[in-house]
Amino acid sequence: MLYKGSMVSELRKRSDAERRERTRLALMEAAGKVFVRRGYHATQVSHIVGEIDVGQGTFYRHFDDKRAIAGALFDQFAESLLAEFTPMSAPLPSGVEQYREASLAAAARAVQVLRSQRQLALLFLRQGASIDLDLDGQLAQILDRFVVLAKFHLDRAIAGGFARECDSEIVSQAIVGMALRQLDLWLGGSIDDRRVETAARELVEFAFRGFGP
Amino acid sequence: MLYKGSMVSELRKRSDAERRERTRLALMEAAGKVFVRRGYHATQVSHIVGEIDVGQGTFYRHFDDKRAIAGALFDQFAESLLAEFTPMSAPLPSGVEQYREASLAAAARAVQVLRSQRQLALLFLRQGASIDLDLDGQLAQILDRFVVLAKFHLDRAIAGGFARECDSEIVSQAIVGMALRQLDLWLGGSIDDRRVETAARELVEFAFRGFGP
Amino acid sequence: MLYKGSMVSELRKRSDAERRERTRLALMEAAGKVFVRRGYHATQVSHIVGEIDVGQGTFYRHFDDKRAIAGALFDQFAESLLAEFTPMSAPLPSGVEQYREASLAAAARAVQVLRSQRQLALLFLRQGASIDLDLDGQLAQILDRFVVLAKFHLDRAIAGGFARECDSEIVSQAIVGMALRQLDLWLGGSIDDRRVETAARELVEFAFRGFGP
Amino acid sequence: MLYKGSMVSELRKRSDAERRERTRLALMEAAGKVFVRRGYHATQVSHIVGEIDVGQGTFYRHFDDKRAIAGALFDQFAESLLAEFTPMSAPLPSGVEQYREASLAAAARAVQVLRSQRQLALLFLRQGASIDLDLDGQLAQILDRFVVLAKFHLDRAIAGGFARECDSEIVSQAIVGMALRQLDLWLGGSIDDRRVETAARELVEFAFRGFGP
DNA sequence: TATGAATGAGTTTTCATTCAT
DNA sequence: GATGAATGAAAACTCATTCAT
Repeated sequence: MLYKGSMVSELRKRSDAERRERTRLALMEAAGKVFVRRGYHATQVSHIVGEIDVGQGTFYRHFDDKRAIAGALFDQFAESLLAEFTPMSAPLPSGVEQYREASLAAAARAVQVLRSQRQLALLFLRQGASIDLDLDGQLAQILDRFVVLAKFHLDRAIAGGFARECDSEIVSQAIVGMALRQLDLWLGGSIDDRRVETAARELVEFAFRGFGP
Repeated sequence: MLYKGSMVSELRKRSDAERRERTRLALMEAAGKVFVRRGYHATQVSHIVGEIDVGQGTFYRHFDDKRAIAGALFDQFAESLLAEFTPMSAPLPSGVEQYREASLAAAARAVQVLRSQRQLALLFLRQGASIDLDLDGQLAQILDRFVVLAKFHLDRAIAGGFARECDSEIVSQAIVGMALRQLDLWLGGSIDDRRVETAARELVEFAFRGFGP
Repeated sequence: MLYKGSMVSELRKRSDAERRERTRLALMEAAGKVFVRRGYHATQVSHIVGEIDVGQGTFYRHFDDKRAIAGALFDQFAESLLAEFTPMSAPLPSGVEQYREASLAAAARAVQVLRSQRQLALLFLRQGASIDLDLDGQLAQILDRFVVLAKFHLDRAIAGGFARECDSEIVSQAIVGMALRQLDLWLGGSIDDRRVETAARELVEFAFRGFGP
Repeated sequence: MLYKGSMVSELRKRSDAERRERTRLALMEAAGKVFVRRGYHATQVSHIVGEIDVGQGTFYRHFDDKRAIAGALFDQFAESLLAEFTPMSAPLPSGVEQYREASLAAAARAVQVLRSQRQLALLFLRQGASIDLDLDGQLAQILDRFVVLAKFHLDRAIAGGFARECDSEIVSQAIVGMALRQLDLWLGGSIDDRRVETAARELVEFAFRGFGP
C-alpha cells in the first residue's frame, strides 16, 4: 500500500463524510422550509427532495422517514433553545426593579434566540402538536421548563416580598401563555419584527402591574 | 321540459329530510369523536363511518371529503361560540370593581360554553392550525374577535380612568394568550375541571394587578 | 262489492297503467337526451332521472339497468326504421331513370324517418358500437339489411342491363358507407337541415355516374 | 437557493431515461392491446398494468388516467397516419387515367399504413367517438383532413375537365364515407385481408364511373 | 307504487419505500 | 453513495343498486 494512495483515500474519506453531512443539513433545511410552507402533513418526501433537487433515495439514506427528519429538526431546535436557557442566571434578583430587569433581559435573550430560528420556531409552535403524540409531549416538556423557570423566580419573588401572594403555578402558566401568543403573532408575521422589543417591555410591564390603575 | 311523476306526500318528504339530517349529524358527531381520539390526520373516512356503522358511500353523500366534515364541525363550533359572545354585555361597566366583575362573568360564560363543547374545543385548539391553511385562518379570525372584544373593553376602561395607560393591543393579545394557555391545560386534562373557576378568578386578578406587590 | 266501487277501481287501474307507461316513455326520452348530450358511458342513472325529476328507484321499476334502457331505445329505433323499409316497393324499376327515381324516393323516405328520430339516430350511429357487443351486432345487422336491400336492387339493375357489371357487394357497402357519412354530418349538425335533400340527390347522382366526365 | 448534490454520470441519466421511455411504450402497447380486446370502457387500469406485469403506481407515473393513455395512443396513431399523407403527391395528375392511378396508389398506401396499425385503427374507428367528446373532435378533424385532401384533388380534376361538374364537398365526403365503411369491414374481419386491394380497385372504379352503365 | 337515502363492492389514485443502475 | 424509476399496500372515492318509508 503506497503512502500517497493512502493519503488520497484519507482525503477522499473526509470529503465524502463532509459531503454527506452537507446533504443531511441541506435536507433538514429544505424540510424546514417546506414544512412551514405547506404544513407538516401536507408535505411529501418528494417535496422535500424536490426543494434541493436531490433524489428520493437520497432522503432515505439520511432519514428513516418524514417523521424522523421532523424529529431531527425538533431536536436541533430544542437543543439550541435550552442551551440558551439552562445556565440559570447566576445572581438571583433581590428587589422588584432587579427582577423586572432580569425579566426583560430574559425576554431579550429569548427574542434573539428565536429570531435566528424563526422558521423552526414557527413550525413547532404551530404544528408541533399535530405531528405526533411523542413530539407533542416533547414540546409540552419544553414549555413546562419555561413554566417551571418562571414559577421558580416568581416563588422567589413572593418569598422575598417583592411580589404579591398568588397562585404562582397559574400565574406562571399565564405568563408563558402570553409569551406564546406574542410569539405566534410575531413569527407568523402579524407583528413587525422591529416592534418585538417594545412588545416584550409592554408584556413585562403588564405582568408586573396588570392593567389596573 | 321536465316530466314530473306523481307527487309524493309531504310527510314522506319530511321524513326523508329528517333521516338525512339525522345521518349528517351522526356523521359529524362521530367525526368529532374520532378526530379527538386519533387526531385529525390519523383519522380515515373509514374510521368515521365505522364509528356509527354506516356505509362509506353515505359519508360521501354528505361531505366531499374529510376536510369538509372538519370544516362543518368548525363552523358549528365557531357559531355556538360566537353566538354566546356577540351580544355584547349591554351596560358597560363603570368602575374597576364592575369591570372586574364583568370580566369574571365573561370568563364564567366562556367556561360554560367550552365545557359543553370540550371535544371540539380541544380538537380545534390543538390541531386546527394543522388541518388546513384555510381553517387555520378561520381559527385566527375567531381568536381575533376575542382580542378585539378585549381591546374594546380595555380601551373603555383606560378612557374611563379605571385602567392604566398601556398598549391595549398588546395587552389584549396577552390576555387572550393567557386564556388560551389555561384552556389548553384544562381541556387537555392537566387541570382539574373543578378548579377551572378558581383559575379564572386568579387570571382575572393577575390581569388587573399583575403579580407586583 | 258495490258496482260504483268496482268501476272506480277499474278507472284507477287504467290511470295507474297509463301513468306507468307515461313514466316509462319519459324515462326513455330523458335517457335519449342525456345519452346524446354526455355520451352513453359518461351517463349515470342519476343523470337520467335527474333530467325529469324522478326518483332513482323509479328507474329501476321500469328498467333493469342503464343497458336495458339503451336496448329499449334501440329496439324502438330499429322498429320504426325497419317498419319503413321492410315493405319493399312493390313494382321493381325497369330502366335507369326509374331506378334513379326509386333511389331518390327511398332516400327521401329515409331522410323523413330519420328526421323524426334525429336524437336516437345520432346516438346509435355514433355510440352504438361502443355500448355493447350485443348492440353492436344488432346495429351491424340493421346496416346489413340496407346493404342487402341495395345489393338486391343493384343485382336486378345489372341483370336488367341498366347498371354496369361490378362487384355488387362492395358497391352496395360503398353506397351504405357514403350514406352513413352523410348522415353523420347531417345529424351531427355539420350540414344544414334544409340542404339534406339536395345532398341526397347529389349522392344518388354520384352513385350512378361517379365523378368521371 | 437550491442545493445540488454530487453530479450523476451522464450514463446513468441516459439509462434511466431509456428505462422510463421503455416502460412508457410498453404501457401504451399494453393499453392498445387491452383496449382492442375488451373495449375502452370495459378496460381498467389494472388490466393494462396486468398485461405487462408492472405496478399500478407505474401507470400513474406515466399517465394521468385511462383517458390520457388513450389520448397518447391516438396522437401516435394520428401522427403516423398524417405523416404518410401530408407530403402531398408531388406531380398532380393531368388526365383521367393518371388520376385514377394516383387514386389507386393513395388507396394502396393507406391500406399499407393501416395494416401495420390494424389494432389502433380499429380501436379508434369503432370506439373513438365514445371515449370522449374531445377525442371525438380530434377524430373528426383527421377525417376532415382526408375530405379536404380528396376535395383538393377532385376540384383539380373538375377544373382540368377530367371530372364532371359536381358538388365536390359532398362527393368528397361520400368518398371518405365509402372508404370508412370498407375499412370497418376489413379491420373488423368481415373482409379477407387479401381481398382488400381488389376492393380498393373496385371502389376507385365505382368512384370514377358509378354503377351506371 | 314512487322515492331518495343508504349501501358497499369495485375502482381509481396516492405516495412512502425499495432497488436496479 | 446517489439516484429516480418502479412498486403496491393502503386510502379515497364512485355509482349502480337496494330498501325502508
